Amino acid sequence: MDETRQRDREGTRRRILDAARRLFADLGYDQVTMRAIAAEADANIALINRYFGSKRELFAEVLAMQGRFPGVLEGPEEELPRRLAEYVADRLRSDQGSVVLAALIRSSSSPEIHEIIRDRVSSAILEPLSARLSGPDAAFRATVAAALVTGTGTMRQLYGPDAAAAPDHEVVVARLTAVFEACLGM
Amino acid sequence: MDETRQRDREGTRRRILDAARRLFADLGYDQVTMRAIAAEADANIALINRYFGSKRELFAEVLAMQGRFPGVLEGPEEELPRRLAEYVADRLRSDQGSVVLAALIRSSSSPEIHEIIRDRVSSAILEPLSARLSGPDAAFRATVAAALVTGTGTMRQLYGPDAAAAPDHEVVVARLTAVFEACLGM
DNA sequence: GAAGTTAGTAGACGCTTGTTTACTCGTCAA
DNA sequence: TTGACGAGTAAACAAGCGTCTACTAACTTC
Repeated sequence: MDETRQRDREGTRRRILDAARRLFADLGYDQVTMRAIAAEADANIALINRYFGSKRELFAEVLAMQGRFPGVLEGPEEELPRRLAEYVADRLRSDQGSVVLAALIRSSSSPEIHEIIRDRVSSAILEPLSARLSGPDAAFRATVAAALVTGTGTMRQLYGPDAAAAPDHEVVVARLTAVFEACLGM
Repeated sequence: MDETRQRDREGTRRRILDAARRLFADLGYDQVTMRAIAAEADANIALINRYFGSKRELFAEVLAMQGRFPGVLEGPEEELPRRLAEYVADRLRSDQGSVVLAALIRSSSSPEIHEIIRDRVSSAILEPLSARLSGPDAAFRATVAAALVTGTGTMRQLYGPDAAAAPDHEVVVARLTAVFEACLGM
């Protein structure tokens, strides 16, 4: 009756990492238990700490696994507001965006990972974004734009996909583009 | 050695409520323990549930205690962006703003109080704000503005009072005013 | 002054958490 | 075939959580 489990260190490690990425993004750091990760990965709970050391270190590795702010930051500066607006508008409907952002929004109140999240937000969002901006106060303008991104995520988390009940997708994008222009423009 | 504790039902109730308000605003719902509230209020832990029923109901009463979005929403519509900008700019430096907002930002990932927070954000922020807006899509525009407010709170929580390292207070207010105008304007 | 009400207290309850230990057993080199 | 290595497992660990019960003692009422 009991299945013969295959021995696959790298495979198991990857299953745990994937399960943790999904759960952390969906629920936030301290709503996710080690047992939930183990169940989602179909692995024994003791293997998590064997391969990653601790829950905290697993979370750090999940964040480190993710790339930079996906694609949005490439391209000329004058198109940045539009791309950010489309990114946010898409995120408002389907919740399948950056894990860094999702984890940030849902985990920023857990003090034990505060430093991990802060460093990751800096290196993945704020620094590349402000590096793309010309003019004075680039860091501040990038922070305001980042606040808008995280804030829409929070509202989306509170109210679900229909958070901002706007009739038309294009209206949403146009409005958000104007807002990001006000954030980022000189 | 043991002090004779005076019997003061209403006073004790108020001490617990005040302590809970401070701690929830500072740390968020599930970082605050019943024992921490009892210690901060200098009261016995069993009295919390005697007077409020449960931690969840205490949190709800803390939110209900708070008034509406403080003062910002009064006055003519065309001055709204400026007042919101000044409110946010002040909040970015000293963290003594609305408890509703602070608790929201730090507690929105706790599913057991999700509904409480959502209802409170609707009645205290979104509804009065969108009621002040003329033109189409008032609810959506109010949501975007609310996202900016909560997002700056999140960034502030991550990076502390020096989150947005802007040289001048007036620069910050001017920038935020423009952003809120883009959010709220027709 | 006696009796009753009730604010306040101490401590335990059951449960969940992250973490660790002791063990089983599949795999592969000698 | 035998031995060692190590992936995988089950169970327990201590600590912390929200909640609840049994009790003490201060106040009110008659």
